[in-house]
Amino acid sequence: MSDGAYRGENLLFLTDEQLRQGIEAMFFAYRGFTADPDRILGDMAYGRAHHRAIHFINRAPGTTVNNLLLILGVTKQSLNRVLRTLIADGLVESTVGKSDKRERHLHLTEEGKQLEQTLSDAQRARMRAAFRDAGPDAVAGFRTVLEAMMDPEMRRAYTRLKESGQ
Amino acid sequence: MSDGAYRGENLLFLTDEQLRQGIEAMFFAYRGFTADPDRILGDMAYGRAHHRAIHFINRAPGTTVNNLLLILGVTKQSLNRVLRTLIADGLVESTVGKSDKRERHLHLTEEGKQLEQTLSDAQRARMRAAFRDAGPDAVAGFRTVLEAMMDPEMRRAYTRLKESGQ
DNA sequence: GTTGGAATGTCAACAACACTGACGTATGCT
DNA sequence: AGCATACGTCAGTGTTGTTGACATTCCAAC
Repeated sequence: MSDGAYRGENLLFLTDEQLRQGIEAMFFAYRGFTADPDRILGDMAYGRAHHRAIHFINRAPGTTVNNLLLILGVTKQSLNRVLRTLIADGLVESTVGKSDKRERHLHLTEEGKQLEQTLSDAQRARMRAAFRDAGPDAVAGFRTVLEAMMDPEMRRAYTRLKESGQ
Repeated sequence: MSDGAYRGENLLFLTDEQLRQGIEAMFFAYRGFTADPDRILGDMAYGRAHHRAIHFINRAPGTTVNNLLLILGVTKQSLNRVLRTLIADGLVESTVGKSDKRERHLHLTEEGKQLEQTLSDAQRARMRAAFRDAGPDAVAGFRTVLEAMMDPEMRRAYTRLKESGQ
């Protein structure tokens, strides 16, 4: 068997058409992915940025602003605006660092945890339905591809979070 | 075997922790997904919204404004702002409908096609690398899960596009 | 110990892009 | 003629990103 034939036989999933379908699948799926939390947040004065902050503070309680910055990939000024409202509204607590007083450690208050739950539940419900419909093998492939698509730095952040969870 | 044990054995991929990892994977991967085109667009006066419009006009040449609206899921005012600049800059052509003169049919000009290629190439390169690293089975799973995650209406739009391509 | 640079976080102003609401025009359909 | 559809536009608002300027704190060199 020639190399050309071999590759033709096995790399059909790398054609431009297949890649384009992957791109469009990402686009449409991400819309679904954010739709449910967005609906809930729309009723309040919050947006997607607040959701992200709440999610990762919940995931890593006591994290510093700088740490959160690296994970979210936005400027500190942008994050600060979001944090300011969350703190003012009593959803997030910011405490001065013990060893390094420049740092602020972030925690969710009870009210913050409640909102996190509400948002998480909505988002997880869709993810759960999709996972169940697709089955465990598809889910494994899903995560493999997503991981391969991340920037190396983000992949490291993702892996760190994953391992800290379990 | 009890029902509880059965489910415990087989549905471990549906635990909250697994779902949360899926959610975070989606978040980090989407950042990578848009990173390369965003970099290119940042150098011009365009943004992600222009990219999306160009992508789908290229995908379905002659599509109407209304059609594009449904696919992109934004308001006409929002789309119009983007289209106006693209038409003014000579990347998109808008022609009055033949059978229904109320409609506007959208096409990319040569210059528009060129930008589309540049953006597509960047985004496809990352997708191709991810697909190759993950392998065909993982890619199949990836697409199955994404499809299951879409809103039904978007799934229909996605399927229509997919079938029109091949 | 003082000083100067680096790190951390805050405030202010601006741009991109989404939204709602209201209105105008041309066209199609009954 | 009357109503609905397709498209464009003006005005106003909100979220979220950006850059620039600045205060505080830490640390290390002097």
